Amino acid sequence: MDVAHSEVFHTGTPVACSSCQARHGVVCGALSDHQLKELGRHSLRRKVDAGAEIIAQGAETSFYSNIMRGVVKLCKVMPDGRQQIVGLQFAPDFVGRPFVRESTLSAEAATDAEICVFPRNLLDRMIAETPELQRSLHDQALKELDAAREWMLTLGRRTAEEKVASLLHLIATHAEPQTAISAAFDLPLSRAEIADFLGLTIETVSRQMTRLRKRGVIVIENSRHIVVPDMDELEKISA
Amino acid sequence: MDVAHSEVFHTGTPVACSSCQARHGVVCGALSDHQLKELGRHSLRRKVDAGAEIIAQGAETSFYSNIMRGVVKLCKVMPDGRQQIVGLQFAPDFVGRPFVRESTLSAEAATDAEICVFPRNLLDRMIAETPELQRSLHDQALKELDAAREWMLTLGRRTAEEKVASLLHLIATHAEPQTAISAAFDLPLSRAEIADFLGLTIETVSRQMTRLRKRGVIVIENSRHIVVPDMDELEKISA
DNA sequence: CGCATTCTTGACCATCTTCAATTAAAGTGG
DNA sequence: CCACTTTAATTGAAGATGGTCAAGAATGCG
Repeated sequence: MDVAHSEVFHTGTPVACSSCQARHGVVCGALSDHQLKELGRHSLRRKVDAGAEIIAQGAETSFYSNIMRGVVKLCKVMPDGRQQIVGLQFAPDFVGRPFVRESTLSAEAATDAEICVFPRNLLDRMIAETPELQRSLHDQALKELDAAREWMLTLGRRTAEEKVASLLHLIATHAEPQTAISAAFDLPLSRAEIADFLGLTIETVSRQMTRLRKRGVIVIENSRHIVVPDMDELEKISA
Repeated sequence: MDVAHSEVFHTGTPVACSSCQARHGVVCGALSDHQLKELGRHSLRRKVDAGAEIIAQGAETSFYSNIMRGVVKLCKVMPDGRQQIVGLQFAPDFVGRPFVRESTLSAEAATDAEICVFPRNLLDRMIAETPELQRSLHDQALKELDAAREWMLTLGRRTAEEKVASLLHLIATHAEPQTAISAAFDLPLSRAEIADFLGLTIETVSRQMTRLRKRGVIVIENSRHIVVPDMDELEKISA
């Protein structure tokens, strides 16, 4: 057991799968009762404070996790410090990159979060033994690929205003999955993180937020809590 | 057999797998002799002119293909016409989006190309029956995901000069895989396509190319043929 | 050879960034 | 609980990067 691995495992608590939110998620939903029990024996729940790193860019991946609660951001940083968030993951998503020793990005808790951590070796073995699980993870990978490409369109071709509106729309639809006319939600990201997701600066994000507020598209109850009276309007602005 | 499907199949020629470039590629490399023969019976080789669409955004996906020769670009377009290239694929890559009826992007030949086309139903069945194949496609999906996220960093956080240098570097390393000091290659993309890949305009791409030329980083033999005397220099500029 | 398309170049302009100052919010310790 | 510090967010002014518009050069094709 290597350092990063044991570090994680010593700070968690035993796992109870039966009442788990991710019981029917990407990983656990594809396992037999027997496998679930085995995975459970080697897994631990762990609380992660907002901002804490789950896996570092360039680090060896000795474990995978399921998100139980909270939001996780996937980041890439350049040697000179420029940073780009390349994905957001929500419960009960799987976090990890199978088939590769070294992580090409870092995963960080954006909000306080809870994750269920399990050793890489064990899951890799189960993937090899369980076509159902392989298929399930393949499916999540393809969905993430679709999302990444959708975001490439946002990064490359949308204006600052459209970018901010797109992000608010993305988060709103994740927070309130029911297709309501209006939405109210907490932003899981700071202005700086939003900027890193949109390829903008903090100042531009802030200015676009106040522009949307002045136009009546959003209400900023406080910097983290947003109300969208008319989701269609927001979607129209995202283009 | 639906329209798009038959359209494709009527314009191809029978397949000979034994001497095929993709014989050990993502799809065919994972098949048994028996399966390969069956897939071969239902596949056809097809020539695709540069610019021709292989699959349209929003269209029903009734077939998949392997790239035998040439470069394929994956595009997303917005209702107002803004366009973003979200991926490049080279031989012997697999083109298609398993598990989903409708394509969220279009695939277009960037250069004259040759593809090997096979019906979706058949490959879907083989995927379900062949863990090896599932694994192989899963692996390609994860590699494309890595590439997409790497490109998100380029789109979001690099300057125009760095973007152009990054693209030249990407294409150079694909054209001349041996890690040489210098490289010479044909661009598979027009200036307009480069702009759509980098989230820039044609003019900015052109200006950055001449800047790189004046600095001696590249030699533009003609607008499509580029020589890079010092790849390290180019990589340094891509940041 | 002539027309059409692609690429390059220039001048001007808009958007977004940078730098700087101010306000608001969130911790901290007495 | 409240001053005090620290951090996050907003706002303003000036500047730079990249976009737009327009003209000209190069290339390719019938």
